[in-house]
Order: sequence, then C-alpha cells, then structure tokens
Amino acid sequence: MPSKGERTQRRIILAALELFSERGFIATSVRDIAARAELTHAGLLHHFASKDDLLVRILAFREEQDAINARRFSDYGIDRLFAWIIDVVQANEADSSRVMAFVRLSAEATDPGHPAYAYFSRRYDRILTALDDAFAAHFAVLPPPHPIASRDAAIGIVALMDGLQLQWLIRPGSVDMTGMVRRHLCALGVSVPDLDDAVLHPTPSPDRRSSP
Amino acid sequence: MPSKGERTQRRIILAALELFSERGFIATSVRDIAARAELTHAGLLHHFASKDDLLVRILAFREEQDAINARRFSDYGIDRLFAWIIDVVQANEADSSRVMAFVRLSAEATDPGHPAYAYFSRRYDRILTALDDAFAAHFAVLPPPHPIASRDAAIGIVALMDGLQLQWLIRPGSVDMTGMVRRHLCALGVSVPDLDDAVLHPTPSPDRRSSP
DNA sequence: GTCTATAGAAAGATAGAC
DNA sequence: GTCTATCTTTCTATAGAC
Repeated sequence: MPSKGERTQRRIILAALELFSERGFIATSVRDIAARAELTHAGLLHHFASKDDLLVRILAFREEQDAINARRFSDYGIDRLFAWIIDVVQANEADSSRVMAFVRLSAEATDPGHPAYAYFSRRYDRILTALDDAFAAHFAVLPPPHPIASRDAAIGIVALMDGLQLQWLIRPGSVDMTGMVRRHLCALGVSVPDLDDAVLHPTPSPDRRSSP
Repeated sequence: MPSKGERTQRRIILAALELFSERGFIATSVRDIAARAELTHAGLLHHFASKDDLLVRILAFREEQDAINARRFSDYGIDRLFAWIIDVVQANEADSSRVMAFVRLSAEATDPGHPAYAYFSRRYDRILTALDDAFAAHFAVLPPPHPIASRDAAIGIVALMDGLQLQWLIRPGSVDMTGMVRRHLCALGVSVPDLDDAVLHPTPSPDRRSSP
C-alpha cells in the first residue's frame, strides 16, 4: 500500500500530465497543476523541487511505463517491434491527450535548454536504433519492394507517425493514423497481423472501484 | 520607397520571426522582440495592437511570400507541386530557423485557442487539397507501384516532411530530409528532376546594398 | 512615432507556522 | 505534509509627455 506522500505525488503527476498535454509545459503554471491536484503550489513544491524537476520525473515515469508496455510484444518474433508500433498508434488514436503531450512537448524540447531535451534526444536514439535493427532483420528475410537502407526505413516510419499526429490534432477526424502507418509498412514489405485489443488493453478502469 | 513606419514594422516582423523560431510564440515576450528591433515594447505596441495581432500579421506576411514562391514553379507542368516540395525541403535544410518556426508554432497552434490556429488549419487544407489533385493527375498517367488513394499519398508526404523536421531539429545532422522525401516520392512513382538552385534562389543578399 | 512611467496580473520559488 | 504569506521577477497593456 502506497504511503500518503506517494499517493499525493501520483495525483500531482497525473494532473501535470493532463495540463502539459493540454497546454504544453511552458504555458502551464505550477499553480494550475497544484489546483488540479487539489493542493497549493507550495504544497506541490514540497514534493517536487521545481517545475523542471516535475517534468523530468514525469518523463522518467512515462519511460518506465513504455518499457513495460514494449515487453508485452516479445513473443511476436522478428516483427515484434512493428506489432508494437501499430499498437502504439491505435492507443494514441484512442487517447488524444497522449498525442497532445507528445506533440507539444517534443516541439518545445527541440530547444537544448528545455528540461525535456535530454529525454527526447535519448528517446529518438533508442527507437531509431531498435527499428533499424528490426528492419534489417526483416529485410534479410524479405527484401523490400524498393531498395531502402534499414536506417532510412526507421527514420521514415518514425517521421510519418510524428507528422500524422500533428495533422490529426489540427484537423480532428481527418486522418486514419493506424491505416496510414499500416499501409506505409505494407509498402516496405512488412505486414502486421490484426492485434486483439481485448487482450492487449484489458479493460481500462481507472475510475471504477472493485465492489466491497 | 517605404515610409519610416513601414520600415520599423518590417524590423519588428523580422525580429519577431527570429524569436518565435528560437523559442516559440508563448515563450517570447513583446519586450524581447522590441529589444531586438531596437525600440521599446511600448513603441512596438504602437504598430501592433497586441502580441496576438503581431503573430497573425506575421503569418499573413509569410503566406504572401509562400504564394509568390509557389508561382515560380508553374511551368514545371503536371509535377510542378512536387518540384516545389523538393525546393521547400531544400530551403528548409539550409535555414533551420524556418524549420524551428514551423515546428514550434504548429505544435502550439494545435490548441484552437491559439492565435495561429486558423492559419495552420487553412494551410493544411490548402496544401492537402493541392497535393491530392497533383497525385491524382500523376497517378492517372502513371499508376503508383502500390495501390494508394491520392488523398492518402498527400497526407503521407506532408506527414513525412513534418516528422522529418522534428527529428532534424532534435538530432541535428542525423537526417537527410531532401533525400528522404525524394525517395518517398520515388516509391510512389514520382521522380523530381534536380533543380538548379542558382536559378531558383538567385543570390540571397538581404544585407548587401547596391553600389551607389 | 517613440519614449518613460506605471498599472495590474501572474509567474517561480522560499520562509516559517501548524 | 500542507498551509499562508511574501519576495522577486516578468509579463501584457495603457496613459500621457515629447
């Protein structure tokens, strides 16, 4: 059972995630976050040394979750990363706040002075390396219809996903992100089986309590 | 010959463009812009009613320039839009401030309350419609290697360009944007001839004066 | 057209009571 | 662990002199 302090910190993190998604980091004040977490800004700063510290620790939190998530696809064999990608896109399409958080924060974080710069830099490194390997392994078995370096295939699919998110936010409902990514992979000779959402995302029920 | 007021406004617009590129709209203050344009913030607000007004008028300014630019490709025939795209990517690759401005502002502008929301919404509408038509015309002559709707081809190429910009900013020098876009078009059956930069970008000399 | 001065709001952060 | 109170800075915008 988590202590009172841990529960408060979790409340703060969730409130901050919501607000950073809606408005970005720069435009969100510590007071706003504290209000949504139902305490004063001074109370919040007892748990997090500064606004920057709060963001950095949130990103570390999200990084852990992502790592846990990615592991669920380990038995999809050589194409497990592609299955994971489709799953991420589907999850994004079902939760715009995830997309907003990513679009807003990654754009702000292109400034090396931004507290999230290191996080996004590392993140791209990791994802591109992993996808590069995945494409290389796949192409070794089934060469691509058009000649393309595995590294470029990795850069391309990541860019496509990021760019689709921007369009999807600015012109809601105008883009079928999952379909676009699926077709793009298909054009590279990668086909991903339909995933069973009921298995992969078991009943999200953050607001339900189990009966007494 | 422009009046003194017009010259001052132009100085302000250029300073604002630089700063919005470097830090985004939200994180830039009217005082910062005024300082770079070498006047006080009160002096600046004599020319522009508010910070929002300044951004809106800057974007209108940029829209005009873009329209003028695009017209130069009118004699490239059916593929003129693809030639223009390659030119835009090349220009971006040579001037990171253009890319920063776009990435920062478009991400902020996904909020419907942002003063640039209408601009980006219109911009995507216009570009996607034009590219949709261009792909449709091209595919009518030369069907794509993989079956793909012209609308999806348009969405895809725009998403790729936007996403590449993000990677290019976060991991400088790691991405060959022009090459990536060229290969992507190529995979759709579109090949763009090498453009002669000397013709298309005649001696950029904003700081040179003609001899007396 | 540009300035100084200032209003009025909001930001991040700290001190210290409880 | 959370609060009130406050410091200090910075912001957008306005008023009015020159």
